[in-house]
Amino acid sequence: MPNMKQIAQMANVSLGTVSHVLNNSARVREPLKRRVLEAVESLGYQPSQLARGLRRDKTNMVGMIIPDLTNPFFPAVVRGAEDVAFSNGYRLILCNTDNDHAKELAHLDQLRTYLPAGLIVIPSHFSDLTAQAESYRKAGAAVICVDRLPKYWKGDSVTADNEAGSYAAIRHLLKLGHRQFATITGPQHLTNAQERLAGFKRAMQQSRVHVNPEYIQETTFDKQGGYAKTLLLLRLIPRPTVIFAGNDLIALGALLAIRDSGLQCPEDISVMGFDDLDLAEIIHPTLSSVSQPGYQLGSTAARLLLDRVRGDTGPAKHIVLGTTLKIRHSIAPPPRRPARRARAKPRRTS
Amino acid sequence: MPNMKQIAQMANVSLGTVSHVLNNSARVREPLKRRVLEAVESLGYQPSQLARGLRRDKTNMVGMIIPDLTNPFFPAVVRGAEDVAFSNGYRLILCNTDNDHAKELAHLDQLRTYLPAGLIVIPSHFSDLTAQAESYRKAGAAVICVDRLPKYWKGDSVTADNEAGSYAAIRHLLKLGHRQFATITGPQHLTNAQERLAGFKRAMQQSRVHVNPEYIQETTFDKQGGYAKTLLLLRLIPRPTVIFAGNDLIALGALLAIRDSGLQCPEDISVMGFDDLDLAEIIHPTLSSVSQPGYQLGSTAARLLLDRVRGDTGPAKHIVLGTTLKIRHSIAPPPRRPARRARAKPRRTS
DNA sequence: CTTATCCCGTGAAAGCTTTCAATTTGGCAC
DNA sequence: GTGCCAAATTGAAAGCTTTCACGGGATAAG
Repeated sequence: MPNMKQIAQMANVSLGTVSHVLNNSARVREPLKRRVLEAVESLGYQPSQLARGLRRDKTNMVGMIIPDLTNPFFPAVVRGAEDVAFSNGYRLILCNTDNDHAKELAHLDQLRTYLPAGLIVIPSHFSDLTAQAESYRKAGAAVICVDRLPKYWKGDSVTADNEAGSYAAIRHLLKLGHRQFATITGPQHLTNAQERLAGFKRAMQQSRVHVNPEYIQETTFDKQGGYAKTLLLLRLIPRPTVIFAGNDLIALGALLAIRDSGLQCPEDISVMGFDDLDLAEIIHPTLSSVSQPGYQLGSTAARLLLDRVRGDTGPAKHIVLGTTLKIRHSIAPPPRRPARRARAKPRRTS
Repeated sequence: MPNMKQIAQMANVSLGTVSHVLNNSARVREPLKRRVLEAVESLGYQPSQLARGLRRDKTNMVGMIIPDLTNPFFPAVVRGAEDVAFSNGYRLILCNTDNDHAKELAHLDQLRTYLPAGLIVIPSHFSDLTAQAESYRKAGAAVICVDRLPKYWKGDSVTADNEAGSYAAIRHLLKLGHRQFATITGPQHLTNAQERLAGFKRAMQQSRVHVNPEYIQETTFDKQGGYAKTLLLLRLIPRPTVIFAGNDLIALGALLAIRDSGLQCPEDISVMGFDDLDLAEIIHPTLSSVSQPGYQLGSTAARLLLDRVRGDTGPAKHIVLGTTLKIRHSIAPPPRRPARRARAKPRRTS
């Protein structure tokens, strides 16, 4: 691979001049500039990102730390970030934490030695990035949190308006006539799960609908959790006429549990999800859900990061993106009369 | 951030010794070694990956080039690669090509300046990596192709046994009594789509079942393609009793088209997919599919790459991973009597 | 014509590590 | 005590770029 020295020789200029031409870091007279550019062209020269990074104390790499790529919500976020990064000459280093705080720390620790321009992080469970983020910031690297925030997080963030999304969803259900609400929330140490529950509660209070604590269940953000908690909720008397799930995976589990209990969705009970994953349109019945802009979450975070890299040193920004309510077949008005009973012994989901 | 010089001073040894201790590149007597390690510990020193890469002419980064992360098959592959890479101290740089050959070339071109240890590539449409791969190999970087291969690809590869997977699936359908077969293949310039069709044809020939050309349709690997081609196939006389889809997204489109045509799957017509995505268990009816080990595809590729990096210079390896047939509710024996007609005017899918 | 100014361009240092040749150390045999 | 060999350690160069201080030439002002 050709290097700057060869370009300099070929163009008959000094190393410094080549650098200046390439980076526009100083005025260079036209003829010299042309000679340099021609040499670059003819040798197919590309500057070594390593040497440049070493010298500048900063590369054009961005660390992207997420819980688990195979969780269907995250690929869109990563994709959004990658698109913006790439079109600005930056590259993404992808790291999965499996929601394991220790693994997250390991990534954070090791990524530093690559001198990334910044980090885009979807925090793990019980994440505490404050100290690490501070050290990155000192090194001139931006840290942006996405989707959910660590406790006490004061830095830049890009999230969806979870509270408002929930609120809108519940309002819609109220309008349909529902009064017996249940919700299965995600882990309450995650801010997005908290906010979704907060929106639910606000709508309830505003409408003066009382919800007993046992109608509010907490679980992990997955199908299994949704399935188990739904079985539990279906046994309550009076049975809820609608289940608001903390995300679509929980909703999926709820649908399976409802089916396995011999009940019908939406005739006997409605289900509302959150995220609007692809699966929402695929399952039967199609799932109503609060649509969250995954791709924009990622692309916005990348843009914010680039702003920081380019020198924006303003106070921490908290960008909140809107959600949309997608109404599909999993919701209907509540059943008129005391509905049929669930089968006593649900068979297990496959 | 501390550097080697500071370690050397603190431990009262030379730079070279520190390096030797850290890399085990020469015998160092115990007391010195201990002093170095202590200094490293107390200062929290981590070697600069940039400087190391610059000097060694090779980093521990691996470029991972895929068509599109939001296609549900790919995240598992990436995850497999990342896990193996990470646990060996390597990091993944993720690049999406959108199946655009030009974008692929751009990535290939630019990634080189990071001196990656190697590349794991799921080639784009009409990819031709030969020249680029050669140049990477010259620079000591391995290039592994995954899932599908560019034309004339002679280098390392990790693929699923698409041919055998198809063959097994068709054999199963034959045993159920099907004789009127149709298939909707992926783009025939992609080797995986070719192989799946080849397995289909081999099973047909072996059983002396003739398939008219109009029962073999080609389309893109997505829902829309599957939907459109299925509508077409459903109008043929005699109507096929089973559709073998080139992948699960095509199968999904097929199921929608069947439903929209007023037919029942599997009573009127069976559907078999390929990939065994999550959606196969979610949709109604649950989709029978040839299960392909996405995660293993990625992890195996990463392992092969690491072998190469560590000096394995043997001839090109072609690793082929087995598939499993997953039987679910979308297939049944063919209907006994001339089945009911499809509705003339299917309504559009949502 | 001289001096001050400004614009361009240059050369060298710095950034951090690895590696190779060279030097020092230690041990052993005589 | 001397000599020699192997082993351990060192110092410096190299890898490629950016950046900074400086010098040369031209232009404008006096």
